Amino acid sequence: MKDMDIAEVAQRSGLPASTLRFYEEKGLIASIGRRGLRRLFDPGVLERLSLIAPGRTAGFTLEEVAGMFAADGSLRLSREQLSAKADALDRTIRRLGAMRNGLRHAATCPAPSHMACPTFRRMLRIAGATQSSGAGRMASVPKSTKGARSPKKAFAKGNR
Amino acid sequence: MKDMDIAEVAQRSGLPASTLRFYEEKGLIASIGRRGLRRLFDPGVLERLSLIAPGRTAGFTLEEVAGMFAADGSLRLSREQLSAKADALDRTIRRLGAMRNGLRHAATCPAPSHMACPTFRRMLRIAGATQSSGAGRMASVPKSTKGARSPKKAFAKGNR
DNA sequence: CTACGAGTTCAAGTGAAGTTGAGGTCAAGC
DNA sequence: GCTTGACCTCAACTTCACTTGAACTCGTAG
Repeated sequence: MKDMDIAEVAQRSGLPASTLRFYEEKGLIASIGRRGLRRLFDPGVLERLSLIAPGRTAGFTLEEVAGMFAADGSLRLSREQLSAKADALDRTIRRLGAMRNGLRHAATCPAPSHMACPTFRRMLRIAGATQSSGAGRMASVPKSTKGARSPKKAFAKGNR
Repeated sequence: MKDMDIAEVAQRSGLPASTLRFYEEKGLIASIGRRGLRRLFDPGVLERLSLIAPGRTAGFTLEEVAGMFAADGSLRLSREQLSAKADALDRTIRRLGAMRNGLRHAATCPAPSHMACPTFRRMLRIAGATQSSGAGRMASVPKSTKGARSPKKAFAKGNR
């Protein structure tokens, strides 16, 4: 397989070209050269890209993910780091599991209100224990998945 | 128990006053009145606050959480909504479980590089299947307790 | 040669969830 | 009567992960 241009990488990875450029800027991927202006990517970039989403799912920022790659492109993660991440993930899983059970229960619970149900309340207690090391967002359902965007709106304020 | 001022709510809920004001602005909580300038809160606000963090953990935005409260402050969630959320949570849990296993394995795997390990690669395949309902950030290592993202997945097209 | 389309740069915008800061108000204490 | 400290408002700033837009450059087709 030979070098790919950005469109091909986009197509194979499912990521928009803008994201690929952004990732390159952030040091997450690198183009192997240029043909004219155009970036050329080694097919290996696909493997690298395949590591980024999971990294994010596991709770790393892009910057952290970038730090996991060694200069040669290999993954640079110690056993301790892997274990620590697995442990963190495990705690999250347990918490989410308790929530799922609570929700499941509430869906069939005869209590007059959810708050009147001890199971539901127990779930809240567990879910609320989001303090120590794994508070977080699980990206909500993509409801308005990029449908109509407002064309342009005057000026905006606060930003850099 | 009588009305509480913002400092007391902050203290009991563990949330900074700025967050409580922000939540009020967003319609997530309401103060029961004022004494002079100062907000007075009903103790019931604590219960309400106790629902917000779990809601976010379960993948709702603040706006969505706000929509779950009925006018009287009770929870307004249908069985279907609860079940759907439980299902979504379940999918997320499974995905995270696979990742945890992959990480756990990689931590003890004798393969020369993580990418050379089939178990690790399998984990990536699963973790990467982050499209429909639960892609997300799980707040990374507690560098500073803040920040949460909600990525908007650009739908993948010609992936293969 | 000109047009086209796909690529490029760089700056600015977006949205979520808050935080921070300046300047203002008020009740209580000295 | 003045200061203090807790609270107030409102706007601006922050972080993260991208996206969008304008203006530009190529290589290729006609």
